[in-house]
Amino acid sequence: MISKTLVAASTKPIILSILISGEDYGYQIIQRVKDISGGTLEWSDNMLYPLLRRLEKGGLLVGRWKTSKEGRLRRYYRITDKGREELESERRQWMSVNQALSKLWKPLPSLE
Amino acid sequence: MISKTLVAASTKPIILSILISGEDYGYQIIQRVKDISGGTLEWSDNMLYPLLRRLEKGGLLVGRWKTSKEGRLRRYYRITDKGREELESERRQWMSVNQALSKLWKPLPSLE
DNA sequence: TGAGGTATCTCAAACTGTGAGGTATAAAAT
DNA sequence: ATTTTATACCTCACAGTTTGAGATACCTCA
Repeated sequence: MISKTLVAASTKPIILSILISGEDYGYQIIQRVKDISGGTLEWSDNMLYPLLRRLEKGGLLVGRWKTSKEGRLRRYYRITDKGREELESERRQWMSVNQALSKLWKPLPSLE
Repeated sequence: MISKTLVAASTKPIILSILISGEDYGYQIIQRVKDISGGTLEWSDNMLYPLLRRLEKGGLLVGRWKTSKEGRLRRYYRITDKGREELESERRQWMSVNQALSKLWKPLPSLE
């Protein structure tokens, strides 16, 4: 179980990173995150859908309704240039904090 | 400048990690964080003081008023056993998310 | 017919940093 | 002597975000 604040901090960079590889839709993104994390990160849909809308509204993503071959209507998102810039910024920030934490954790005994 | 959500996610583990080294007080913690991060992380006091109180209320820290040699009254905090356990948990969570992000940021398909 | 997976959405409640403001002491600069 | 800067703590309204609950609808398999 990942804490609320850590989820809030990591959703945006993770979504943008996933969409770098290409267009994707909400439900599938949840699956990908679960796969990539080995099951550790389990996102809720009620967190993700409003977030995708917010990112779209902010110009980081663009979404479009598309019916798949199976006949399902889905909302596919792709990343914009602005989204790419934001990802770079998010990445820089994350690495800054991670570096600080790494320094603090270096003298601590490692986990089994 | 670090985003609000990332600040929210990292404050608790950073504070607990700093207090592993020994007792400390709010104002000094802000300085230490700035030093450790090379100036990248600049915490505001209006964020930290209520947080320290919350952590104390949650049993992760204990605080006590003490007058220093210079005659200044300060509130010193030390970590509890419960705080140590929480730090371990926070650390595990952070590393999970960091690993997921690392995968997304440094894809090495040939090694997977 | 029923169960489970797919796929999206909305809403109030709870939590937390930001920006603004306040109080007080002591050293350094003007 | 006065002002600024640094130290050291506190509170408040505001905005943003996940959570938990609930809703809708379609498809597949038994």
